[in-house]
Amino acid sequence: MNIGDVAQLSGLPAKTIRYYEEIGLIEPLRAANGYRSFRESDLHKLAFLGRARSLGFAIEDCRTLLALYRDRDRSSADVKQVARSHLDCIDRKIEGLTEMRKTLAHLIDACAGDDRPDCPILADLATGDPAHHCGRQFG
Amino acid sequence: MNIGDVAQLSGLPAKTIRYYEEIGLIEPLRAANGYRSFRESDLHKLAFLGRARSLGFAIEDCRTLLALYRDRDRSSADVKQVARSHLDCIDRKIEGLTEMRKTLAHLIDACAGDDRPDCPILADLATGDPAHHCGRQFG
DNA sequence: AGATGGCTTCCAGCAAGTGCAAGGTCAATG
DNA sequence: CATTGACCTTGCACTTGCTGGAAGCCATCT
Repeated sequence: MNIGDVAQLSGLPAKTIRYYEEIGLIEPLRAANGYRSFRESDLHKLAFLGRARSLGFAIEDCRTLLALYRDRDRSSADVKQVARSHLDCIDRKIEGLTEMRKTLAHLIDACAGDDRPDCPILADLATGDPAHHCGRQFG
Repeated sequence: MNIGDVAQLSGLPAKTIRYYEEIGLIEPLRAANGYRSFRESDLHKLAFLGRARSLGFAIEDCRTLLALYRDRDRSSADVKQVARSHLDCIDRKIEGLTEMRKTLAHLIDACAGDDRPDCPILADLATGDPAHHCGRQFG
């Protein structure tokens, strides 16, 4: 299979596949003309990578997961550890974003959004008014 | 004020402040010895930037917001627009992360995490089993 | 033979900084 | 006066995970 074929089958852009080879995640063979020649196993790895990436695993995690996958003597605890630590990472991100979202939504709510210049959003950014840190908006 | 002072006062690393100058967000004066010389207004801008960044605004949004802040003829609608579009962006991120979190949590839950090699996490990554897309885990 | 289209390589760049190294300045001390 | 140490300067490389483009080879169709 050429790169275009595996790109289509795996759903990954050809560029990404070349990049994955460059960083050693896959090692496709080469045909006489210099083209990469992908085996079923390469395609399988790429699909694995695509799914791991879509779950947000970092490339280095993907490398670890691939290694665990190929290791018949792995313990599922090792896999679970990787996944759990990634889950923690996701939770921290969600928490941070939710905090931002809350503050921002308050500010947007308080902004008239008309043609006058007065704007609580800018006022907050300028003064660091911590009003959004407590519950009451009209105290 | 030297860069160390504004770094301390604004809470931003000196490196970041230099970077902000490099990309034209601030324009501190220079002392005879070549040191950056920050005015109150520079410090104010840096604090503004720090708060905008902490709300997750992209640098280019920060530039826009600073410009709006300095423009006494702005309309708050313009500010609100920037904020709302950023809020949308945050919401999309939260949604994506929450989706990931859900799938990952299911997989982690299903994984024994012992010293045996059998692992639903790897199985899912390998086969793309869409079991986590429906509600039942044991059907 | 020429025109696509696919493949190859390498180089550059994105966001938003961070880290390091080599060197200039300043204030205080021996 | 020399030196130490803290602070400042610049520039370059590196980060993550690709993505885009240029220049050129290869394969196929007409």
